[in-house]
Amino acid sequence: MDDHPPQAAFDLACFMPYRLAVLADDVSATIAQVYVDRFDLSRDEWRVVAWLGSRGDLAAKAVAQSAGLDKMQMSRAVARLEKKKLIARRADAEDRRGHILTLTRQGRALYDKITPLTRAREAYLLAALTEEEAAALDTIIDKLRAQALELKSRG
Amino acid sequence: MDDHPPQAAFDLACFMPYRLAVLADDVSATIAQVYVDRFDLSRDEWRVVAWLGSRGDLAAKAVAQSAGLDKMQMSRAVARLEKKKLIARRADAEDRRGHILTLTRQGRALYDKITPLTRAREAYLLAALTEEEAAALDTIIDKLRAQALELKSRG
DNA sequence: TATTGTTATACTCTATAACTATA
DNA sequence: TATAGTTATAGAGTATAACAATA
Repeated sequence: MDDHPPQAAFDLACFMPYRLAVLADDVSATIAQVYVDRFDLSRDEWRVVAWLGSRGDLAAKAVAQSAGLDKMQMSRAVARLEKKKLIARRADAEDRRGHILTLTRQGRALYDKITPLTRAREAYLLAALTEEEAAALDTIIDKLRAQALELKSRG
Repeated sequence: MDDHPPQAAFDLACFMPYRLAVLADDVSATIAQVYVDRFDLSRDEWRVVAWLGSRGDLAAKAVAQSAGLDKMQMSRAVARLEKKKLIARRADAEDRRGHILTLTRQGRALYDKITPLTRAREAYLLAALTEEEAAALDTIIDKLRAQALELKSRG
């Protein structure tokens, strides 16, 4: 007979990494409703558009690093965005292996339509928190992320 | 000429949903290093083992709901875990459409090996925070998640 | 030799739906 | 009719590596 004792009382529902993953999924879904459902961009495509929109023309490699995309994800997002005529690329004069990416007029217009909507959603989400909690969240994210990167790199 | 003005100054690096997604990815990766790299379980498989380990024998449907898996993810995770002889299932006497899942001795042994390691990692991550911040994080997660679910359901 | 970027391939996930057996 | 679970299938995403062009 097995009476499966709850010996350690380990419970996913109270496990911070699990809670954080579930939260991030739900929060991301609210933002993805904007760029996926209304504007037909994938997450990777939206990240590329967002970085170009806020920072101006950038080398493909720089965008990939900022947006957390590997070179294949980047290559495919760029190909799709080019086909949709949302970005253009030109050779990088300083390193002819690379490309400089620019938003086209259409890409810029799309960025200008999307950002106010995502911002409004962020504001709505943050309205659930007190000012102190919102400020604490910023600090907490930075601290936890640094610790996670440190732990991850150690294996 | 385009001087791509940072008109709106929208910046992913300061966008809470993006910051949260990146954080959750990095935190999840530190936990996945344990169950994927060392014990060859997928995320879904690990969630099923974790719920059975902490709560004992459960109906497949109950596990799916708790673990946030849909019926197909659940069906596949169960099939893989059964093939690995980590869980067993028997007919549910009360509803013969369903199954009751149990950890095998091997499954229980695996659970007992994994949980202390994931707990230790969680503790290490939380050690980056003050006690107040750790407590605030719990509240913040609950509040933000409720708000996100509300927003998501409205579209 | 190393790096940027593309292509190929296989594998995994996801989403949808059809299907079964029970209820 | 509705539910638990399986199977089928197509599309998307992921990982690995081979490859071309440039450094």
